[in-house]
Amino acid sequence: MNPTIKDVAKQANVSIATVSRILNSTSAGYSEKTKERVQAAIKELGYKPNAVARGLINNKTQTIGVLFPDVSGMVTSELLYGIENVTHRLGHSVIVCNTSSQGKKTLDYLQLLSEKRVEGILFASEVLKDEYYEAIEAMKVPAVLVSTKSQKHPLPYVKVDDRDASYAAASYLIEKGHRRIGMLSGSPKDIIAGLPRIEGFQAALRDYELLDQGPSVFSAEGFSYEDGMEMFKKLRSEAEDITAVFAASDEMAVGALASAYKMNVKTPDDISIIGYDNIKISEMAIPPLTTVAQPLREMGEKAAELLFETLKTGESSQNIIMPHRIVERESVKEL
Amino acid sequence: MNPTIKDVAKQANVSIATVSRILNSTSAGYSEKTKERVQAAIKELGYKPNAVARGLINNKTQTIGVLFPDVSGMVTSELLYGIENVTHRLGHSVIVCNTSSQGKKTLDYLQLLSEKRVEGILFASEVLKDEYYEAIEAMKVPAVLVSTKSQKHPLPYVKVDDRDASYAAASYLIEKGHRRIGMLSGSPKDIIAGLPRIEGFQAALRDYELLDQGPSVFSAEGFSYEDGMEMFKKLRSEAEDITAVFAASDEMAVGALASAYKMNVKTPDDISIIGYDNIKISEMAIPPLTTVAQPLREMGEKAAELLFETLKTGESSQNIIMPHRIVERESVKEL
DNA sequence: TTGAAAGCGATACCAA
DNA sequence: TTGGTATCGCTTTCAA
Repeated sequence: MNPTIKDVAKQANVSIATVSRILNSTSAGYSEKTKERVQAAIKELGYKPNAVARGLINNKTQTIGVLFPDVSGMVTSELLYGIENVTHRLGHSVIVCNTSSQGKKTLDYLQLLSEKRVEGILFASEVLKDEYYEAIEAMKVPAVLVSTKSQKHPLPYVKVDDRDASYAAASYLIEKGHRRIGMLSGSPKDIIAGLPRIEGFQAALRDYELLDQGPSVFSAEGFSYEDGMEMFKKLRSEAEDITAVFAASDEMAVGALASAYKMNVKTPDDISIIGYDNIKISEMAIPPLTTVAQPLREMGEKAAELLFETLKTGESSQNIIMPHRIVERESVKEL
Repeated sequence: MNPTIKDVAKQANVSIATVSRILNSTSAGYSEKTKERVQAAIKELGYKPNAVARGLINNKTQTIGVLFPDVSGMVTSELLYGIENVTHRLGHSVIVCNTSSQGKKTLDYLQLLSEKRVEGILFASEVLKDEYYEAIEAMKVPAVLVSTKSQKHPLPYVKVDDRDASYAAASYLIEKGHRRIGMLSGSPKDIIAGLPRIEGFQAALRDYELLDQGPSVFSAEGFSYEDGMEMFKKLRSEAEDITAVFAASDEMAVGALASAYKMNVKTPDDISIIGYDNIKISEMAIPPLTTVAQPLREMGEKAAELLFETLKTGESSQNIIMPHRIVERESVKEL
């Protein structure tokens, strides 16, 4: 068994109360001499305070729970990096949960986290269903959304403005001289990352009076590489005159790149492509991908900071719109 | 405050002992009738058992700690996926730690995990220094290494045989008719992923009597995309007659691909490239990358299973060498 | 400056 | 089938 505070007390010939005071450097309450004696005992026994017991009495576990739809995703990893970073800096730990976008699993996790008495919840990259919100509410701990938001439920969120970012992507293409522009999008039924990006894209076309030149939005189910390949093929067969493409994720963009390569259409000479996210693969693509960057790590950090602030002050925080920016690489050509 | 077992007991007009029995479905000890009454009370109050209190008395926290050098790495994410998967299936949680390969941070984390009384440790993708081992030993919980190993310390590990896998990569190239083969490696000082891969590569060349045809191993500090680009350039300038390259990681291989593209040398027509890992980018590369696959998710799963087995049986487990296999895509040409 | 003791929310033993 | 109670390892009054 691990030594307990009792063992330390015995070893140092003091009461456990005194040991506790020294452990927590409670303002005074002991002499320098006993402090040294106790510390010697601690070292000698290799004593480590039991955080579980502390948690029970303080009602503080110093840990938060984070829910992701896919922990192996490239966007996820970057968010997690940022989250873990500030969480650790603030002396807390993070429990990761992989929901696989399944309602049951998500609810299970929430129940688990609740029993484990985590002090807060970070919910990432997915639609917040009513049941999730209710479960979180029932936990009576603060929660913040990352890379997602909820119209209906008043949880603070940290994200980029998808509509604005997409508008920027389309505008960028237009300003580079492109007039016939297509989009590879996620599902318009996806209210978080699907529809808003489509709307932003179309708003730009409208503002530049470039709508009505034929079909321009090609929607897949998701945002994967395969989705990108497939939709790009479709785009080429249904609207061959398109000179520039906005893909709603970098993975899709890379899929489009591959698809183009196979069809022997050159990027960016025959077709320009701009992505969305700025994950690692975008620099590694051939050619390196111009993309709308989300500051993913910072988003993770900010979300964690927000959560801890709420934890500390008790007052719930505001939403944060993080800045997007266009990272110019080599996949878009000026016309 | 959350309702406690006391509240439930009061509400159902029974003792807390009875509530506890029902919660844990302890064999009998209560009638069907009281059971229903208690469950009704639980539902009504929205009672959730406090895992912290349980942990204190059982000395079981149902959580493990996992240490990674970089949680945002692509290999890491896959390992984590596997780990999280079985950990959750077995009713436990995982606390992720990002050590940044720093000794101090690692030791800090170990101390933290120890105080939190995690039931086990998974240590991934990095050299196990003596101090780490000692800290883990002091925790008196089982630990297993993933994608790394230790000669010196008797911790079970789960990994691919790097030497064999590299031997296979080189052999594959040779059997495709290549005679002048180069390698882009990590540091030979890296005893885990550096040297063994170099040795496996050279062993294959030796067995096929292909050594002594000039310089063939180009070692970088790490395994990154940039390392791959740089070393490939060096390789081309110092050994232009090389027709096939083995890169010690997929990221390096993709860097080589990019570098080749820039130099206008075609893959696989002018030069063949084989990678190592089989992470997602290898399918997305242009051309899709032939590579030596490590079963990363399975490795994570296996490591977690091993850990929990040790936890259950108490007897420490054996090492597991996971099978590597060559995934043929389009970056290697038969000569 | 120090110690005794109550209590955090459960589990499990011993009686009834 | 039930309930009372000691206990897990710690923090925190309250007295001394």
